[in-house]
Amino acid sequence: MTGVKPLIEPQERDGVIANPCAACGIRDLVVCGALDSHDIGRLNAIVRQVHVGHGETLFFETDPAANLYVITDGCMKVYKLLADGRRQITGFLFRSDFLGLAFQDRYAYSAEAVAGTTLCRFPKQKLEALLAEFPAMEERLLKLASNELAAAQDQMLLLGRKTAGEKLASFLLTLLHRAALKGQPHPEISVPMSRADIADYLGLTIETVSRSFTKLRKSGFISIDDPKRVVIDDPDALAELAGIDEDFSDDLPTASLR
Amino acid sequence: MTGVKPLIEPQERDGVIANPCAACGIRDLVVCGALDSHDIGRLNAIVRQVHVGHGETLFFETDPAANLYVITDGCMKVYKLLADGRRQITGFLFRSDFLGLAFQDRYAYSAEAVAGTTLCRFPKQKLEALLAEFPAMEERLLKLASNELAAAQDQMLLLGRKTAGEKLASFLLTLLHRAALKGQPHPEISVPMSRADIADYLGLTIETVSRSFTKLRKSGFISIDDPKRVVIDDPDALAELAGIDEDFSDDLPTASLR
DNA sequence: CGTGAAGTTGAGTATGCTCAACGGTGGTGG
DNA sequence: CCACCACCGTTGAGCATACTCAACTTCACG
Repeated sequence: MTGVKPLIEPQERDGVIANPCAACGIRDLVVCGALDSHDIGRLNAIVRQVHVGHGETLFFETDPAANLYVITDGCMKVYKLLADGRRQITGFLFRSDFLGLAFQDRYAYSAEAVAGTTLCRFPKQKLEALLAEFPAMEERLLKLASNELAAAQDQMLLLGRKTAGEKLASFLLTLLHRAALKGQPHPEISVPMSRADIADYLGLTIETVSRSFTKLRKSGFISIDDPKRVVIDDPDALAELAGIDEDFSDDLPTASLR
Repeated sequence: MTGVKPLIEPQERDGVIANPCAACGIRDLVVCGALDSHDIGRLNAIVRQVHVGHGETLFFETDPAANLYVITDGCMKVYKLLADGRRQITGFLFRSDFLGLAFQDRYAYSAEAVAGTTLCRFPKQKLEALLAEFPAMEERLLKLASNELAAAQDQMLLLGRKTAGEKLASFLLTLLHRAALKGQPHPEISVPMSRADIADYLGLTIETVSRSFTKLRKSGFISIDDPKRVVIDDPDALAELAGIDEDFSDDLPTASLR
């Protein structure tokens, strides 16, 4: 549906930076944090910064898995398709999330930008060489992957066993949780994805998502002016509805939204 | 629902073996394969073999994640529960599968034996020390985890977007695929889990699973005498129904059933 | 100011769920 | 040895949740 993407090249954006990785604001959050200030240059040598515009595709499910990415800003969705076009979004990814992990030779899913997104691109082969050299990075990656796995299991519980209302409540709480982790002001959350995307993420139709939003609103749990901004008025009621499975208490490095 | 399990101790079962890991038949398939015959003794020093009987629980979702397990024989199910008892089985695990990967301090799911199951138990702390010492093991684990992740995404597609018939067809094909990988005679597959387990795995009710079996049978795709043994008469038709998403062509080290 | 995309709402429908009954099988105990 | 019972799986009838189809509003963008 969406075409090829323009790749904006690395340093050229805001002038040449000597060692961008060293200055990276999210470095502690991801694989990069496993390297100290001395070794970080090695990573720096293989990264390129890329940009995908709203609605553009970073890679398709069938593409050779040539790169691993870390999001520095924006929002991506990853999804799988059935032959007749039915779509399941398996995750929304934000700043500091990684994507493209595939130790098969092809990606297991397609990746498309929900909003303009900037990513660090690591060539798979070169990164694997670095992983072999710096086991601390590999360990970090394993932990991240294991968090992803836990999040995937939460999502299976949601898809297989929750009602429409419970699904939407869980989704909003996860968004709230993630926003909180990143230090955003509480009550209002940004919902950058369309109702269609939410539907394909929750295993529902657009209409059911819309109706569920309305129901939550009429129950006084949330308020909506702009569909892309939702105010969480009653997080406790929402948690009750969601089934309280959202690990809403502890401050894990949740790989939540996938 | 199920109580505590009896742990049958290691070598005592068939006499003392000097170095069981070295002689292990599935060693190549799992993390253990990353160590050569010299280093395998290190693993051997921390393993214990445990056994869980049919219907017994190995660990619960809330337990501290003290161990990682590899199945040497049998079948386990792992599941998550909602407060009101609704259950989602997130995977069935067989010989050579691992479970208990959780780099949080608690398991993300409960694990119960579908049939009598024997496992190798690795204490998490000791294993992590070994992982640090032998990066090849960590690499192996990362690849396995990344395969799990791909399988989890397949399952999300199934749960969110497939119909009852498609779900069951996909499930049977995955069982067939796994049996084929382990060199079992083709047409008839073993289905050790109950209809209730299948329902909780596919996000359906028992009745719908049963009706879907009947429909597949009446369509001539499968034959059933014993509910625990299913003959796949028309794998192609089944694949067509399933959506042909099952990576049924290539011989990946599929971490399929979860 | 026209057009199209996105979201909401309504009416009717269908897929899968609930409730219920029944048959087969395996384990237990009289 | 066989009667009994519990469990599992199957089938039927009715129902509800979420889907389909459709109309309408709003808003962004020419």
